[in-house]
Amino acid sequence: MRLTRISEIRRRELRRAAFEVLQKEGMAGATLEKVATHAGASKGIVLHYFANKQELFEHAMREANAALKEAVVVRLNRARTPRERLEAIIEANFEERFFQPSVCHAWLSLCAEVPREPQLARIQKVIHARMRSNLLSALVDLLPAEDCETVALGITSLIDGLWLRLGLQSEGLTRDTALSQMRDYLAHRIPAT
Amino acid sequence: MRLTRISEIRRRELRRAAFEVLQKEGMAGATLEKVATHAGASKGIVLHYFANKQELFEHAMREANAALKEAVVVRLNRARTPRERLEAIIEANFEERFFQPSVCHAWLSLCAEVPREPQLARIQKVIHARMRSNLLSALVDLLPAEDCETVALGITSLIDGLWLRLGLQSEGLTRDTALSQMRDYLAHRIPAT
DNA sequence: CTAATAATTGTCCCATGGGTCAACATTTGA
DNA sequence: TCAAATGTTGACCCATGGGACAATTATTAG
Repeated sequence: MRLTRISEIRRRELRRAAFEVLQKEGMAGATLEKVATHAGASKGIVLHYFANKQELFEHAMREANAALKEAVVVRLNRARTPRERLEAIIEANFEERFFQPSVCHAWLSLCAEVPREPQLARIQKVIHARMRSNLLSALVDLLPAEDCETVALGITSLIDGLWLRLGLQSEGLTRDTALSQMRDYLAHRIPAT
Repeated sequence: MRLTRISEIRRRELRRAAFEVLQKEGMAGATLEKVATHAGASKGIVLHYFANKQELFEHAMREANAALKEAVVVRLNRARTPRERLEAIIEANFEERFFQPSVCHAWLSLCAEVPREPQLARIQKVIHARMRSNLLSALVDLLPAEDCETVALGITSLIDGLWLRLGLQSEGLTRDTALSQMRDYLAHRIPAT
């Protein structure tokens, strides 16, 4: 089954190319031709491997999400205490490779499509559910039960807000600022030790 | 100068129509024809009053922003104490007419264009600057000086994150949830009294 | 070696939508 | 009342981009 292999390689290349073009061009500007060129192929090949534009970007979103998920997993595995698990989740979301204006902009472009693209909405839903569940599993040991949901929402909203802001390329927002913002929240919202 | 008046009326109608179409269709789907139809006019008239699509949506963003600003001003005028001023700013951002999935979705669509639309970027910058300045003027009386910037960023990020989430139409996020999330933040981050 | 299968390309088609324009309608001011 | 200015329309143009497809070139398995 070499065939499967080559098609999988091609599909991955195209997914990545799609996400990279998205970073610079936004959804409207990310044409099939640009994606193809960026992947070093022809437009035809894109539609050979993906039924249509939506499907391509759906897979691009899946892949980007998978990378983030993986980063969280790696850090979670290293974490020993609930507190460390919490920090692992947060720090993964602010790794340099993710927390970049262009990357956040790509995410923004995808998010803007969510209301009209059921497939993207599904992915979004999964992302949120995983985030929530990860956070709750750490928070449950750190907070009274009735506070967990609130703080989980607080953390995700803060992360989203900081990502959004970076996506807008408002200068002056650095990774460090963002991370210390998160730490500030934790410091004040979660009882010491 | 009646003439100015009628053109102003038409321009306002078109700005509003543009924003409303944006709510349902997103940026790509918001064609000049749909905007015109929604305003009960022909496509030609849109380009008679606005040089091009970008300019139309730039003005739509300006108007939506002006409405939000106005809501903040009204509430700020009623506020007596710094704490009330802080709450005024926050509550204005969660008024029913603004904090709606469709409205947040329209904002999201505009934000996604910011990196490639310098005019939108400028507006965005103004919005952030005003928000920051409003918040700081209230926070300065409530917090040690070195904490003000941090908390101002925390509040705006939280607001943005909640708006984003509503824009994604993730069910289960209500105005009440959002507001109590904000209150929870204030309660823990700003010393009582 | 060869037939079948998959990969890849370039061309073509067509709907869409932004933008132009000339013509027509209405308002306004003198 | 009537011309000048403004409002308004619909028809037209054209670039763009998504998608279909037939033709061509590897690959692979028997």
